[in-house]
Amino acid sequence: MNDTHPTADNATADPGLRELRRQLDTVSSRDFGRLLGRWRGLSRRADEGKLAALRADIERSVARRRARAAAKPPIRLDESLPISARGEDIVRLIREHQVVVIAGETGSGKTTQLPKLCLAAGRGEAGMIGCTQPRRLAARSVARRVAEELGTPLGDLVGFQVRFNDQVSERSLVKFMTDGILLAETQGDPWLSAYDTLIIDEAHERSLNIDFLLGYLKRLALKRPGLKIIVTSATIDTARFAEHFGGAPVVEVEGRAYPVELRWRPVDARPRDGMQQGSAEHIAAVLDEISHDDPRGDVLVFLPGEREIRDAHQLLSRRQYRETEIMPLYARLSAGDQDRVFKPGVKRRVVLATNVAETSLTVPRIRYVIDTGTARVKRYSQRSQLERLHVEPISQAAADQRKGRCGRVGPGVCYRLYDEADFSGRAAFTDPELLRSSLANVILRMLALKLGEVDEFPFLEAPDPRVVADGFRRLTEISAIDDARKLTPIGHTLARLPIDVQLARMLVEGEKLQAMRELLTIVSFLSIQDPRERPGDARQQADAAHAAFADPKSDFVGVLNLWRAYHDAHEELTQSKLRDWCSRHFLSFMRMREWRELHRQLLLVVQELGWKLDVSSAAQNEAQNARFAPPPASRGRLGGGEAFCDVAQNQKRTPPQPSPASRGGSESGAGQLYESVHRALLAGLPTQVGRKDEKGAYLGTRERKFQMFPGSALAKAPPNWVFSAQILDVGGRVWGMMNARVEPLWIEQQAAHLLRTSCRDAHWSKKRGCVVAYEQVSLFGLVLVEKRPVTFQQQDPALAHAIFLREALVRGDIESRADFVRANQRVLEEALGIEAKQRREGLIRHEDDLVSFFEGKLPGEIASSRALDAWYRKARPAEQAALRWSLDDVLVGGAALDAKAFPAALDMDVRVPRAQDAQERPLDMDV
DNA sequence: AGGGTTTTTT
Repeated sequence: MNDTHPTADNATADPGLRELRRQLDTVSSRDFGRLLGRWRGLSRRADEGKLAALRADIERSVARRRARAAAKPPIRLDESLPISARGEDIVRLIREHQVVVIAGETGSGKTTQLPKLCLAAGRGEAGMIGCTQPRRLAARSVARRVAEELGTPLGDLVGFQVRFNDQVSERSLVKFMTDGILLAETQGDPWLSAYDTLIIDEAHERSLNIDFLLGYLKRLALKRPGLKIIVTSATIDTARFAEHFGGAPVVEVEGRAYPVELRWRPVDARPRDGMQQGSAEHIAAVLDEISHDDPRGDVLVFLPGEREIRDAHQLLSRRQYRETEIMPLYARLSAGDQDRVFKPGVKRRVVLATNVAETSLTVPRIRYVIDTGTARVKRYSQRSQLERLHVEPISQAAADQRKGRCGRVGPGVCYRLYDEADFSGRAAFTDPELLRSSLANVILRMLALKLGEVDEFPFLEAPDPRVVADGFRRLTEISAIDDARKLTPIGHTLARLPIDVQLARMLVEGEKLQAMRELLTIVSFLSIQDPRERPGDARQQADAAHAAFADPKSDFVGVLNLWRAYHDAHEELTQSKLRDWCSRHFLSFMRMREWRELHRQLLLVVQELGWKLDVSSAAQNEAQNARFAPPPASRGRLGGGEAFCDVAQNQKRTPPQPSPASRGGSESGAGQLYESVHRALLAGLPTQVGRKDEKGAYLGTRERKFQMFPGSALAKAPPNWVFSAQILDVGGRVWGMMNARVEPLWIEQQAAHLLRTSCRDAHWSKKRGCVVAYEQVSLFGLVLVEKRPVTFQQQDPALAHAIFLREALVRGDIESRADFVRANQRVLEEALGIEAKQRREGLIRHEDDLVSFFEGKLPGEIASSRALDAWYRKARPAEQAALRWSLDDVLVGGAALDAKAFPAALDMDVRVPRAQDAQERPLDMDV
């Protein structure tokens, strides 16, 4: 059975063609689409030669599929696992339905046995059985186990693929992978044609990847009737998955867990003054109770984070429980310390853990769970456009998952440090990640895959339209999409880079600014988990070790320093020496390797894109040797004075680009490189900037306030202007985590498309010979430039001309070669003399009248001395003469000879726009 | 003056 496209059954009269169409249903899924296309073409227009070729290709594909079927090993289920009892039902349901939901707790055996049941149901022949896992470690270890059970070497009939590691062969019937890999494959093969069956495991975790995949698969299922989909989940919320796929059957398989007794232990049940619910004291009190009943059973305590773990660790250690080890467990813990948890000794153990122990890691031998009922949860706040990391009460589902962690070796007891009413008031399920995240990445991927309107995509739960709009806005901010919300060339490039869009955007800019090498290093660092370790008993040593690489101006330069040192160590040292090197510098060996591998992966993509690392190999050598110089204190316009020459360029709203000076070599080369690197960073996160206020806090865009994170190398001497790669609200305090000193000019240049500019105080400048104004430039409320002189001509030519007439020509405040200007002033002086002699005020005409004298006598675009001179030189004598004042022109009637000639005109209020108007009315120019 | 949950990607 294979995919049959709805429009494919236009029956042809030709029996040969019809027979060939039937055969198409028995080809390999990978070839089906292409072969069907060729068949369609031939059924429209016959061609004997092509028909023969198609027949041959179809036969080859059918043969490949037969070979796969023949290679199937005998299938034996592990009868000790609960799922095996339901094997026949499951096989039948897979045969009869396109989508099946399997609900089973840990220990049910679903992950390892389901692929085998699929094989038994005839799957894996047309294409592979693809099994996804949320974590790389799980994908690999489950693959190993299933390969073993099927008696095949790993990578042969059973393979796996995770990032950096691909062990799948042509012969593979079953492929384990992370859900991220499957999602990534949609880009190269939208039909996912390598598979005839997909198993999405642990769907209840509802990660971004899983939610996106489930939406994608819902649509794909309609287009590929031959594709089978199995969704597995813990026994929670299975109805939602079944409903999502139009009423798929649900099979419930019991787990193999032991019963767990629940005991509620809120603070008020054990009155003690000042004891906070879930605090270290509270935990200690419950641990006392456990120890009293059973001093031997291992205990797993769930806490929200490292700090709480540290506090509890201190308090519990002081209490000196008999024959007991207290040990922390969290993701940032060094590999060695984590390993200790998995090798229990003779002593009783109390493991203080974060959420890692909820899903990612399984702590062995646990008999008791103490659940504080809280966790730190990351949420993207669309309103403040900020990531928040706050302690929140966990959902009922998460609490039950924690409870289950003590029922694996025998009956367990779970102590909840809250009461039942609290529990029943909680959310049933943890919010899916999709509803807690910025959607820029999801939307970019949807655009790249041409999935149509975001609000029509069949998500299990649709995201808030405001968050969708925010995602689009973020993509606009980095120029990934245009006004029509279509991908720009930049956007297409971002979609090809397997990292966060904003980080990918930095790479794109790094290429443009010729700082690819540095950006690859920084961006890959920002994509991995921080490799720096800070063990509780050696925090100062660790800080000192890390400080060796730090740069006082930029944490990113610090990253480059670290990379260089690590790179050298990697070249010179053996594997085990490198391990030593890492631990000496308090660096996680694994994560450093991850960094290197991601760097290499990005390097390959970048080479595919045809990007060059450097301008030339010469520049490359110099750049490598160049030390990073601090940004120059003042450059160009920032220095004032000669700055003015840049102004004209600024009018076009394209701030000056950096000089094309080579990046390497000289001192200025290093400064140039610093600038290029940080401007590239700004391009990815153009709004993550701030200016220091009097109190040392930073004022950022959108009225956002943040503080320099104390762990940043810049914390000792915070610069005036800062770029921060991550601004995080941690329990109400907002920190800029990784920072660098930048120039406001760089921000202006990289955020040119987001700026708001207003012009004020337009006036004539004799010195510069043109009309100027003061420009204020701001980025979402953050003023980047307070008061910068700019030529006013382009802003408002008519107003500039009017100001020119009044302030330059009428007042004579201009240096010009045009002789009429000085002549006019002499006339004016003469008139003033007459006024003085007659001792009468108001003999001289109102300035407005003098201005209107000039109106229409010279071209309206003239607003500078240069323009005036150029025109005047070529003007006809009559035109020149018309600009000269006589006493009549300057004096009120009666004072001059022919009073009758213009009586009334004198009193008329001829108004022209006046300079003050410009002062009163700033010109808003949205860009 | 002062410190962070977890996972994943062509």
